[in-house]
Parts: sequence; C-alpha cells; structure tokens
Amino acid sequence: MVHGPNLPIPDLPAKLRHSGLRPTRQRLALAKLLFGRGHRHVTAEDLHAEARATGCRVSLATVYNTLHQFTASGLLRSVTVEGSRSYFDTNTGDHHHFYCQEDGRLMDIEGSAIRIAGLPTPPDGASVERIDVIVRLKSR
Amino acid sequence: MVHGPNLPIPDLPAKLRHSGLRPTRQRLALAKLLFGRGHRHVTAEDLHAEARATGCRVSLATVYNTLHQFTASGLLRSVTVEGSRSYFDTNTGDHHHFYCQEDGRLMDIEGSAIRIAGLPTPPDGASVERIDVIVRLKSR
DNA sequence: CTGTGTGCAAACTCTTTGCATAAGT
DNA sequence: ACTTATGCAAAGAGTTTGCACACAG
Repeated sequence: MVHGPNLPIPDLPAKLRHSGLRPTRQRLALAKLLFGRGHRHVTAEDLHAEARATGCRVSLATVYNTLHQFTASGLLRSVTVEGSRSYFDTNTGDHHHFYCQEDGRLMDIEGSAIRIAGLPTPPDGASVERIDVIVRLKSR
Repeated sequence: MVHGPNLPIPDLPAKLRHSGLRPTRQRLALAKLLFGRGHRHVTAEDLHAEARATGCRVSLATVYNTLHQFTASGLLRSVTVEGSRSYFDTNTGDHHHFYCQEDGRLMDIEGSAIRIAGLPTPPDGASVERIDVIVRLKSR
C-alpha cells in the first residue's frame, strides 16, 4: 500500500499534467480507480467494467489508449504473464510477481526481497533492460 | 546443443508413440524440424513457414494443434514474453531466458547458472509450480 | 475397417485504428 | 477558437473450433 485507507487523494490533475496528458474527465476517472488507493493489477476489461460500474461513460478503446499513455509516461507498467491478456501494474518500482494460474491473479513480490545471482553476461552489444521474475502458483 | 551437428536423428516415431501420439506424416515432419538438431524457440507461424518451405503440406491449424499436443505431452514448453505471440521451447529442462525485444529472439540461460534467493513463501494454499525469469535486453 | 488426425474456413478474443464528434484550455 | 481526446464501429493479429475427408493401425 502506498496510501493508507483514508489519506487525501493525490493531486491527480497535476499528476496527469506533469506527464503531458490533459486531465480529461475519463483520464481522471481512470486515474482515480488506478491510483486512488494502493497498488493494483488490472486488465483493460477490468478497468473498463469498473469505470462503467461507477457511472463513468468511457469506451474500451479509450481505456486501452489511456492505459498505454499512462504506461508510456511511466505511471503504469505492463506485465506479461500469459499470451491473451495484458495486465497493467500501478507499482512501477522494482518488484516481481506471483501469478496464480487458476484465477489469473497477480501479487507483488518486493524487489528488495529477491536476489538473483549468477546471471550470465548478456550477448555482445546488448544490455539488460529489466529482469522479470514470475512465480507461477498452483493451488495445493 | 543437445545433439552434435551430425549425430543420428533420434527415433521420432517412438518418441511420439511414447507420448500417446500417432506418428503421422505431419507430426513427424514438425518433430523433425523441432527436435532434429539442438534446442529451438519457435512460434506457430515460424514452424508453419519452415514446414511449408521444406515441402511439407501442413495447415496452420495443425501446427497449433501439434504444438499444443507436444506441450501437453511434455515434449515442448511454452514461453510467454509478450502478449501477442506464443513461443514454444524444445528445451523442457530447468532454464530461463534472455529476450531481445528488438528482434523478438529468445536465448536460453542455463537453469543451474541462476540462483534466486529470498523468495517469499507463497500465499496460503498455494505452492510454486515454476519460476520464470525473463531478462529483457536492449541493444546498446 | 475403425477411429484418430488433418485441412479448411469461419469464429473468437483481445487489441488497435480511422474518422467524425466532443471537450479541454 | 484551436487542439487534443473520445466514441464507435470496423479492422487486425493471433489463435481456436467444427466438420467433412484422409490416413494410420
């Protein structure tokens, strides 16, 4: 959790403006859902459904556009765990994921918790951009 | 590399039969491309194109079916690196991947090379099925 | 023969795009 | 006003499915 349950909502219009995005009604509504409290992992469909449920009229295309704009601005990070769906993660810091295959849920693993040793040097001319660790879970 | 460049081709019909799959012309042709020499990372499109190039008449649907059957039988393993494409890996042993984002190429990292420390205990009722490490590369 | 596998084309899912309309500054 | 964002619907990529025909045992 980044904000406690009842802390003041961060200044979302400023956050968007700071990323060069106009704080439109739709973007603000989506930002509120995404950043309003704690970290989240959402798919476009998830967020679209949530937005509609809270009465915000927004199209799925706009949700996709917005998620990509937020990702490009560094407000979100995308997580790939399986082919079909794309997940977007409000935690843009150093961390990894548990992935529950049964229900398709993601959980953060603190980046500082995991230490990776013995990584070979990358091929010539290439450098490491990021390391993603996905711990796939099955229910026992 | 698992077989040297000119070692005898493994007994593919037996390999398939052992997995409960009838060694049909198409499956044998695909198995030969996949397992004929060394480890490979292919997409369905890749394999389909290769098969056609070597004169094997096989449909894309059959390539998908075959890749999934091989995966279910443990002859292949699927690797997810980004939403759109699915990769299939002939290396079913313990290992991880370099992923070159520019050209979409995968390279194996020996499983014994990497050591992961500090993994938190999985949530209650869940156990670790597999850990995937993807080292994303950018060209420098 | 008998049942499994294959090819084709159509369906399906998730995602992106084009263009007219609406909204922000 | 002027520019950027949105909605809709259609297109697009990758993958899957249904069914008649073909082939392996």
